[in-house]
Amino acid sequence: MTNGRKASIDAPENVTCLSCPVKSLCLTSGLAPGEIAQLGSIIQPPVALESRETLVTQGMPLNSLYAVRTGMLKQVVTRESDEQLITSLFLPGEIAGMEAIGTGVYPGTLLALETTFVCEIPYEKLSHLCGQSTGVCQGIQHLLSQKLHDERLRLHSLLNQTADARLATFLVTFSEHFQRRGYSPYHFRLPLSQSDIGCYLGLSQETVSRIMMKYQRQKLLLIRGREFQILDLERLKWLAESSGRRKKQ
Amino acid sequence: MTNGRKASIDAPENVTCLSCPVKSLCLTSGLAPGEIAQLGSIIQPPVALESRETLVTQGMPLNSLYAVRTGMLKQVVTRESDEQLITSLFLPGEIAGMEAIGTGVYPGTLLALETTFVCEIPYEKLSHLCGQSTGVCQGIQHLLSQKLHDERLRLHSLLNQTADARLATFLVTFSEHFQRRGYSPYHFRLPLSQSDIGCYLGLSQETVSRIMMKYQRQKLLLIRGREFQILDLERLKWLAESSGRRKKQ
DNA sequence: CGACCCATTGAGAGCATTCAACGCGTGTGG
DNA sequence: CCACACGCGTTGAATGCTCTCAATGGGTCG
Repeated sequence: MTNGRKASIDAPENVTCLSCPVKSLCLTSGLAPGEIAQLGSIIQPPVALESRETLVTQGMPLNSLYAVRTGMLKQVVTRESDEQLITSLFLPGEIAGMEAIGTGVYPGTLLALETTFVCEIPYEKLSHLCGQSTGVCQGIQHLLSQKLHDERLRLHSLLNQTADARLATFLVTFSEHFQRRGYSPYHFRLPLSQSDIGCYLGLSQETVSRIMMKYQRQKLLLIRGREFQILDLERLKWLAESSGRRKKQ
Repeated sequence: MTNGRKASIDAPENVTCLSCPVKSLCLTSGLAPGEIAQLGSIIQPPVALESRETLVTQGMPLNSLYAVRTGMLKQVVTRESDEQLITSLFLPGEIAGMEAIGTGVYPGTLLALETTFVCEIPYEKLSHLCGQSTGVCQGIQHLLSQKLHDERLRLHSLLNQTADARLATFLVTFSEHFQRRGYSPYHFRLPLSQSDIGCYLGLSQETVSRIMMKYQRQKLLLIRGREFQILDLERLKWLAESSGRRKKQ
């Protein structure tokens, strides 16, 4: 399961957590310098994944977590009944593989949606570090707890929103994520097919297409291939909020 | 925030984690006896909540987690827009309040659906214990990770299932939960109104009613008030699996 | 007895799905 | 070089599921 690739980017010794552009979103957030150094000593330097390359395979025993540095990962869970679920997407600064901690087995396959650099975090060592550094221990718990609650909210927004609102929410969320990472909130790349988006949002691919078209006709968006340009973020946010389906006034 | 009630059930000294009927599902699962004793020293004896009594209020700072001993809790998240979401239900052996770890604030209100006994776990002390016992630390991480993945799967099953399948899944899940807790999987009490169930499953109350009626007509179920009797669990499981809405063969 | 919550049931409307056809670009093999 | 398959996206038509609105009745609590 350990991918044997060692394609570290140039100047590996410069590439520490301290110089990482997305460190504020990662585990290191809020740690004392000493603790960051400890973490840095177990986190591997970034490794490149090509587009479509798989990082871990569903069912394999937990070996490492992976911090995304650039690019994007998706987690695909295949069910008995052959259905494919895209249960989550990982952007720079996020840590993939944490769903495996509970059972010790990766519950889904992680694969790169575009060229992606990830930092491997051997779980064994991280777990050991937990016993020494309360900061690290709490950092992991905070991340997990936060994700859990986010997921609960996401569930309900998806359940109660129309397809229009789901797409709008999806786009706004990405816009905000990119903004938080220092990129433009108005222009970004989503290396996902319409099928992927549909799968992630619980919609059919055709519906995704229709709504994307509609939004483009309404001058809210401009899509060329996988490049998304948001022309009217305010209105998109408004759509995300207000075109829900909620009853009871 | 700490509810001043001290209505411990009789013989408090007998009421330790060791004698707890649902300990195998709780944090204590898989810990060494010494670690259980440590945990036991910080976990408060069970306290009774009346039906509809609130345990913690949304927005208050995290103070304690709560292990459910008997009864049931629901977590209600109220959004800006006044909508009420039931984001989760807690059965005996489950630990409520963990969503608050990430932000330090309870993201929702916890309240009892029926008479419920909970064991308070002061988070401050638990967090301190984490630094001393790797078992406790890992136990929390495992629980959180497990819940996170469960929630991701739940999201997708809700998104891709018809209302019929959602209800069937809901009932089967509860049946299994009760079975795992030593109760009958065929006959149990769900202290939820149809509105609550609808809210939890993303359905309208009327739809819940119609499907419940249909299932009773088909002799799958028998409902009297809040008492549920499952007459054909196999077929219910089959419905949960197969009446999805999935495309692509 | 009236207020209120909860559940049942009917009718109509709307949204999203499925099925289907088509176009476009890419890569592959004849 | 061309034919073809294939993935991806667009678009139309029809079906059907679930929602909303509305009316009704039973139960409980004051």
